[in-house]
Amino acid sequence: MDRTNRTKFAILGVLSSGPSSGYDIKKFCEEVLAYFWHESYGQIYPLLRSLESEGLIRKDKKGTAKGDRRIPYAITATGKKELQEWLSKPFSEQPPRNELLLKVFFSNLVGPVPVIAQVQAYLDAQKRLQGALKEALSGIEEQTEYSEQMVYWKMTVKLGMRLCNARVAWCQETLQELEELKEKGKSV
Amino acid sequence: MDRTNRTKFAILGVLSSGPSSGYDIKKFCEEVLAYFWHESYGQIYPLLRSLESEGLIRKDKKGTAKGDRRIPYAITATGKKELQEWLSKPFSEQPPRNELLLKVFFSNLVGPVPVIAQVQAYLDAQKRLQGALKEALSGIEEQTEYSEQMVYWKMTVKLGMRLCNARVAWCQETLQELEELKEKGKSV
DNA sequence: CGTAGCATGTAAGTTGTTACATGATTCG
DNA sequence: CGAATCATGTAACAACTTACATGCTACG
Repeated sequence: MDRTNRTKFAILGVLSSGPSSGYDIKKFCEEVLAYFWHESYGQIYPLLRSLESEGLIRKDKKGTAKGDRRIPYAITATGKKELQEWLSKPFSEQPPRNELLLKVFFSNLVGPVPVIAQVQAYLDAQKRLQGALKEALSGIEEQTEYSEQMVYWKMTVKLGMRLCNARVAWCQETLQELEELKEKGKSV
Repeated sequence: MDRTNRTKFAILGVLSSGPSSGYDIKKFCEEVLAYFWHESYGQIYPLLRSLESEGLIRKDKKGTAKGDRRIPYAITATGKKELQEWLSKPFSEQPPRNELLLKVFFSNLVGPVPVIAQVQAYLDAQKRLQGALKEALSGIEEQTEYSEQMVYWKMTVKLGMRLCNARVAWCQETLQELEELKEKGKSV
């Protein structure tokens, strides 16, 4: 399955559009990539060190205003080359692990009531995500000047939206079915 | 995020509908749950041992025809109870890690050509999955006698299909856009 | 001044993959 | 018999989370 160091390339990718600190990389993940990527500090900080010692990134002194404790890193030419190589290689999917569906699958052991709550919670979360993605998309479209980066960003948002819409529709359909099951169970 | 031993409950879940060996559990994951769950032998076999020593499952001697080296395990009353408790607790999503989207996001560093190949490969895989899910659904619907288990199973297949359809549509849309980008790049 | 949040970092523990080993059986 | 496949299992490693530690600064 080849799960070699995807974090490494996530960091290189973020740095490819400008110097950034560990803290800011994390923020970028949470604010921009959240619907398809995630990193934790425990991954980021140790990797920044090893990427530096590999010569793929280096500390970037410029632009550190006093009172700012952040340590910005910049990508090196070698780092960029390695990132480009990775981008050109076929990707590998992570093995699926959908805990909600696992619970749905075995729900005949507890009946529809517990799972209703979970699908409802999932629906709420997906609706919030829907709103966030809509905002992200209009944010991108408001940009006046064209950049290729934005085109690719938009593509990722669009898959996010399609998946999100699919999940919302499924939740609504499924909640109805579950309610029917619940009623049927009562009358027996 | 609470990622406590999801494998444990996947195993208990499979055993809840009848005794099964490690090998068969793996097979069940690959043949039935594949579109939303995955386990490896390295997880299954050690866990079977520890679940047995916890008293949640036990070896089941019945039905072992000679020449069959499989070791079937059956769920115990305690095991079933713990499974039911888990099913009633809220689920937690695994942090997202979509490598394809990560590559798409940073593709301005290499241009559209490499990513076209990957989206195309993804499209092919999703189309195969679409076919498999369609078959699974009609397999379920062919069943003459009603069982609650089947209703829940069907629900999981339906989400699988919705997500799969969304991905296929996105791939087609995106491939077109990428081809346009490629042409534009040539003419510059 | 003291509390809250910023920013970096580390250690311990868990989870999961991969690759390999083993022996048994089936089948040409 | 020899090769392939079945079935169980383990060891080594890599990935990842979590909780904690630290010191600094902003701000009421």
